[in-house]
Amino acid sequence: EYAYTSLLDAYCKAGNLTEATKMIKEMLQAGININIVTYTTLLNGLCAEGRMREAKEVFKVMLKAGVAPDQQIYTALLHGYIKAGEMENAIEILNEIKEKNIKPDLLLYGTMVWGLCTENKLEEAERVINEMKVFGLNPNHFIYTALMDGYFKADKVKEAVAIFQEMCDHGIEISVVTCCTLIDGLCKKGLVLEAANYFGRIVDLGLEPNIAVYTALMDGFGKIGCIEKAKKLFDEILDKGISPDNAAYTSLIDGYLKCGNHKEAMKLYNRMIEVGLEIDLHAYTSLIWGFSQCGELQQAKIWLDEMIEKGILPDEILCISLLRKYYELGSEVEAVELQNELVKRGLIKQ
RNA sequence: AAGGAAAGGGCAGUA
Repeated sequence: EYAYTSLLDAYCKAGNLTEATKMIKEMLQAGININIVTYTTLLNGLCAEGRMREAKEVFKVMLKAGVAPDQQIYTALLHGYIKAGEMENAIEILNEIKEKNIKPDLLLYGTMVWGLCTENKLEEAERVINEMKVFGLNPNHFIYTALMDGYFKADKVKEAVAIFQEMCDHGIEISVVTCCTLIDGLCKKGLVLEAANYFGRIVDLGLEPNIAVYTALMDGFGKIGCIEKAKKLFDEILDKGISPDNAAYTSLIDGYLKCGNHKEAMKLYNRMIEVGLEIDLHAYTSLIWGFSQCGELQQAKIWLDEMIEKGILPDEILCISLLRKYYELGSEVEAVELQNELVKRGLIKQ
């Protein structure tokens, strides 16, 4: 029974929900008890994929089976709703928790704080943190990091940095995610040199920067036009034997395209193909947007067709940007042709 | 060792 749930969890974490649901059926047929751990595992897997209707269905089935929900399954469900942006449902879950008199634990509080931060409700987040302190629960690095991220994204740099300082002063653990949040936050506000300074101090904390940390800083340099610095970081990633992922490649590609160097961007694209990365929506969008900005309309159009063929649909913003470039630089005939095509495919409105 | 929380990549027009 433990072994079944372990395997189920492995499938869910790998995003293989098809196998996971197959397993559940097997378990039922084999007469294996489905307990709250099994339900939570499956529900969490569905939430991770954004399949909230099905997640809620699992929850209802569990209630019908007479199993009482605990903090863990509520945390998973709440997190799923917040991630999916279904705030009304998230609030409903919170009310349900209150009605049932379930005392939130550290992770449930953490999810609440994170949700409020993603909604820019920082005062409320602070209030929740105070509440948990009253109940004798001390916020951990997950919670501080979520709060710091919230302050950065709300343009409150001073407050965000103060949170980091508070973490240091209070001996709260600093994780790689914390560092990434700090570095990304500073970069996004144009404080790239400060970010680079913190980056240099990561190893002093006994941490190894991962691909996300590198990408955050690399992106920062790219955005302020220091493409050589960005490239240097990229080479450092390779030297360390870390494999750059889609985000890392896309960030550097975007950096090159923003300074008009579509040749280097193309080299990176080729490299992505070579190492077997799937060009995803973000990558296509950066490439098409950047190449059209560089006046490379033919190549942009090739990628546009390619992504549509793969079933990766460009959003309206990208289509309109490309179209405008066609009208600006290309022939009128081609532009009209593209416009008709995009309308026909339902990618832009008439 | 059966389940739950934090971080990084693209943005036209319009106001």
